[in-house]
Amino acid sequence: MPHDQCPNCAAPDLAFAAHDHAPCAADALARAEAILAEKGLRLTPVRRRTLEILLEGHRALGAYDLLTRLAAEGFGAQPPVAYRALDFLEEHGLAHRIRRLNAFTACMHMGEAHFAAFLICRACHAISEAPAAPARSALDTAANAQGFTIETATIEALGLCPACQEVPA
Amino acid sequence: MPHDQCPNCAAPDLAFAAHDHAPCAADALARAEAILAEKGLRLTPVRRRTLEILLEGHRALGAYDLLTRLAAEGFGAQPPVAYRALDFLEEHGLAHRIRRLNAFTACMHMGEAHFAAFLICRACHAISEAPAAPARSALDTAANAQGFTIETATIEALGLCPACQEVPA
DNA sequence: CGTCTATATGTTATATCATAACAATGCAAG
DNA sequence: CTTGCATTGTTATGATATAACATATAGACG
Repeated sequence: MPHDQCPNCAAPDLAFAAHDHAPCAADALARAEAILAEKGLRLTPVRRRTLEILLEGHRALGAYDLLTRLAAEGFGAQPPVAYRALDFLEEHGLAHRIRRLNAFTACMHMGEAHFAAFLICRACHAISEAPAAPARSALDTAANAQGFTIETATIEALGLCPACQEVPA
Repeated sequence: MPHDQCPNCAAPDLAFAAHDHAPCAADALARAEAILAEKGLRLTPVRRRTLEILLEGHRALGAYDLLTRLAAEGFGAQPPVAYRALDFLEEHGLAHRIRRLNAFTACMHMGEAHFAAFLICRACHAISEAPAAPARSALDTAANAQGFTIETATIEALGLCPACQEVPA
């Protein structure tokens, strides 16, 4: 299964595991550049910086938090600046919207065809992408039973990551 | 499987099928009354009216749309009036929040333990609840592989209902 | 029957998230 | 070099949601 390997870190999905994050982020950025180059699309300064900021951690960032960062660095200070960069990244598979949080997170499987499910830790707010193909096909089955055709699905789970389970409230 | 039967309509889940909706809504309301009575909770006028409005159709309604309706009928005209009623209904399993739409819909399986997935038709905006237990257990498996414990999951699919598939754009 | 208490309703005010519409800039093909 | 289109920026507004506090009412209980 392609999802056993994290393409960025050459290890299993490890948002929840301690890991050397610098190469994790750097590789994702390089991968993004390659993907966009191939499609003839431009990773402009705002877009690149947006992606870098999202890649700072395995968490989700709200559009206005991002905007604050961008504005502080000399980019435009109005909401569309942030939303446009985020929409662009999402549209090309470099970032995902986390609907539960009204926020965005960098994609950890750029360039792979994947149905992602998101695991959101309610304690430390870390987010991991989990392989959702099995869940998705179960969902397709349920939808077919009603004659419904799924075009896109949102699968998000809230709970506790391994580290936070060990530290009870 | 409990989900083969729609408890309200005594038929398979039929949000997408033509059906006599009056008893569908009336039964759901009666069921809600029973559930709340058993828990010693009150279906006050705003709450009851909110549920009735949600039950008018198999679709989702935004909090402000609901608020407009409530205000026109003499209830309070401020957002908390709508949000409180909706939160109450959701908390007790009588309604669901559809995150994709920032809106709410009446629960079609009140009182049953169920993991619901929502099928949202992007053309006619009808919403159906589908049995999500298989998808949920696939998701649990994926989460376990990362040591993550799921507490609540959101599963929503966007696509075309049977009727709208037959009428191409 | 009163009165106390918890629940519920209502209000004002504000926070948070998102997009429409238009102006200005800049890159890139011809 | 200029025309066209993508990109960035702005102003303005719309849409969703909650905090904090005031008032009212149902039910429990003496």
